[in-house]
Amino acid sequence: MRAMVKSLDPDIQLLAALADPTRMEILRELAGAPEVCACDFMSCCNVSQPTVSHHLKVLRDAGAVTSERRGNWVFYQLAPNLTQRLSGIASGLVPGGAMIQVSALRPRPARPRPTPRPAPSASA
Amino acid sequence: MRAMVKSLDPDIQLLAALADPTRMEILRELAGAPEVCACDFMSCCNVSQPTVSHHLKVLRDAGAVTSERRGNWVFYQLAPNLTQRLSGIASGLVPGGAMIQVSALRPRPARPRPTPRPAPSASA
DNA sequence: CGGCCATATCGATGCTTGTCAATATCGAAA
DNA sequence: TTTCGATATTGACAAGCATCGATATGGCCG
Repeated sequence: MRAMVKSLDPDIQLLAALADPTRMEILRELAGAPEVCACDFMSCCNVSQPTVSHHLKVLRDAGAVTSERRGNWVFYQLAPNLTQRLSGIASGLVPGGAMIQVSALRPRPARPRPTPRPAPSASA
Repeated sequence: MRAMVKSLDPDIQLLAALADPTRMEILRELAGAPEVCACDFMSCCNVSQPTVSHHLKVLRDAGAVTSERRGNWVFYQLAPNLTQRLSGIASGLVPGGAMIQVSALRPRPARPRPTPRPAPSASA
C-alpha cells in the first residue's frame, strides 16, 4: 500500500540485495575466487537451481555481480565497484558528514558533542 | 520450510535494517544532526507514528542507532560504530581479500585470468 | 490526583519476497 | 538435425514485512 514505488534508490536496491543469507553466501563465495560457476551455488547454498538463478538475478539487477557466459556455463564475478559503493553508503552515514568521499573513511569519526537541548518547554 | 533460522547474522540484520526507504531516510536525517527527536521523523518520512516507532525499533535492534530518553521525548543518534560496521562488511567483499582493513580499499587491480575450466564430462 | 503529550505495543491487512516444481531457452555435441 | 546439460523463466504458495488504527505505557504539568 501507499504506492511502494519499489525503491528507485540504487543504494537501497543494493542493500536489499545483500540483506539475504543466501545472497550473502553467494557473495562470500565470489569474494574467495575470481569467478564462480552458477552451478556451484546450488551446493554451497543448499537451494534449488531456480532459487539460485533468482538470487543471481537480484544481485545482477542491483549491480552487485557481473555475469559472463562461457559455453553452457555462466560464471559470476563480484562487481568491481561493489566495495566502493558500499563504502560510499557508509560514508553518507558519517555523523556530521554528508557528501564526503570514500577516501575520507576513518576508523574514528569522533561524533560531535550532542546538543544539550534544554527541554522545549514552550509547547501546545 | 527449510529451517527458517531468521538470519542470526548481525551483518545481514544490519543490511536488512538499512534496506528500506523510510529507515534510510531516518538514518540520513540522523547523519545531518547530532540527534533527532522521534517525533521529527513523522514529518520527514511521511509515515504514521506507529510506523516510525516500528522502524526505530528495527534500527535499534540492528545496532544502527541508539536512543536516549529525555522527559517525554526520545532522541535518537547514529550508532558510533555504524560506519565501521558497514565498512567492515564492504571489506569482507573485496575480491581475494578477507580480513583486510578499510585502508586497503582500492578500485581493484584488474582481475586475474578466468579459469579455463574443462567441461565436466563425466557426470550423472 | 487527573489530564495531556510523546512513545511503544497490539491486531489486522495487503504487498513483497524467498522458495520450489514444471517448463522454456540457450549452447554445444553427436 | 536431434539430443543433452546448464541456466533462465513461469506459476504458485507461504512467510515476512511495512503500514495503519486503536490502545497501552511512561512521564511531565496543572
